[in-house]
Amino acid sequence: MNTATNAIQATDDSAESGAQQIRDAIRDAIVERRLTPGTKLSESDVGNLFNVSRTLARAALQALSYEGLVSVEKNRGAFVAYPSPEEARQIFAARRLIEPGILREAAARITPSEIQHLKQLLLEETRLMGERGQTARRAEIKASGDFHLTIAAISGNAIMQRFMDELVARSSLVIALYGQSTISSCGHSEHGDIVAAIERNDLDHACHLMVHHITHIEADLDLRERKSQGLKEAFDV
Amino acid sequence: MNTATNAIQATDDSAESGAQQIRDAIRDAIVERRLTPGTKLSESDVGNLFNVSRTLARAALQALSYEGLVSVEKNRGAFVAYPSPEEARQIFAARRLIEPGILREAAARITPSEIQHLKQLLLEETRLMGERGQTARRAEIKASGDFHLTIAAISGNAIMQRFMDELVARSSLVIALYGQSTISSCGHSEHGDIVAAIERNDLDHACHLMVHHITHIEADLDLRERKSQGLKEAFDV
DNA sequence: AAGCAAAGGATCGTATACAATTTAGCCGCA
DNA sequence: TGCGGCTAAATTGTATACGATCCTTTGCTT
Repeated sequence: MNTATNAIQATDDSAESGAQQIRDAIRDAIVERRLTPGTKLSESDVGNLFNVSRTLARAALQALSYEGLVSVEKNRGAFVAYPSPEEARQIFAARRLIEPGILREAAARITPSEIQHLKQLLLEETRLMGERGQTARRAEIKASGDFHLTIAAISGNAIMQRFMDELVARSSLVIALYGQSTISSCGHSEHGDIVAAIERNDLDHACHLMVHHITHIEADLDLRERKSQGLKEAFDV
Repeated sequence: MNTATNAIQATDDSAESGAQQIRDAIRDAIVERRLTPGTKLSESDVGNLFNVSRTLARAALQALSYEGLVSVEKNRGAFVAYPSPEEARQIFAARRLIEPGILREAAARITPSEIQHLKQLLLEETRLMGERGQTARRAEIKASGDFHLTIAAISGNAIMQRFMDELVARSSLVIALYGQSTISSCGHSEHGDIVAAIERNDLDHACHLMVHHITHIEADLDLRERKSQGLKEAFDV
């Protein structure tokens, strides 16, 4: 029983059924970086942790592998995904590709109350940035992603929303691995600028800001190949 | 044991392992429209058909549900997905959103041999269009989708490629349900035009053509709500 | 001491078994 | 005849069991 298993156990009781519940709990743990890339998720451990059989644990891990959050290696087990630099680049390329389009659709059908909702999110982000401690950090990470997901939700396209779910979650993983500045919300104010542009109905500018925002996040990464997470290299000093 | 089970059994032996193989066989059957929307896929039947246990059959169906090709209803079973008109619209909206971007990336890094490959696909499409019979129709359907998937592959972004996999497969389902003209490749020549534009390095025009191509496919659909596949409406004449 | 081989343990892959839920058929009754 | 409830069959949800594979470690040999 490794120490990582203690990091899960999020919202235990809910209305969801079986494997889905476990999947969500583990995903939250990954997105909030309580589970770090490379961590082994053995089927037995996961099952014991949630008091279910290996069958359900396996189903949950399988589901997460479809989203690219865990990688299952045949006959070896499941691990929290460890995206390569190349994968990281593709994730952000994908986001630059689709987020402007989503933003356009969202802006075209946004309602005043939804704009209010977005502003609420911004306030929440700002508040969390002021606080200290791990809990606040995790909430901040999640809030930062929620901004993009909310826009996707407003766009009204469930399929694109699902794609964004995956991309945002995987981005969190990438930032955990390759991020340099202490916090992901380096460009937090950019979120506010985007909302402002939407409100002014300046779509072209909003899209422009969005692309730059994504590029800024990627620019904060140190996408150099890290071989075997500090083995001998750690002692070569 | 319903008649639909006879429609599956594609490539039986391959190097893939377990559930994945079954998943691919069923997906092919759905994409080639040997399995029609709404068909029930009971776990036992699928298991028997492929001579595996319900465990693997279930895993395959679960996987297909993540791709939106089958819908599993709790305690009721799995069915070939029956996309609503709204879903259909979202699928094509998504394609209009992402395919131009993919096309741009693909055109930027395409090699002469890849252009040759695309032309090969066009020839194959044309040949199949000339042939008669169900087998040729199915091959044509697949070839038509392969054109879009090949471009996604050339773009070099594995994530976008996976998204396209899903969208193309689900498009086939939508066309099977709502398509009017006998064949999906109504706008076959449009594929050729796109390749020509790529070859001339006229990206803007290529993207323009792509968007119109997708719109044409959607325009061929009759996206009116069909409540419970001809129930009372069928007798209201 | 180094290298290789075999044994052991741990973990995954798949099948089978049992419990829970739904669905369909049947009988009785108004 | 038509409706309501009950029983039984079929199907899914979950757990357990067994076989296969991989990794580690032990012990032997050179």
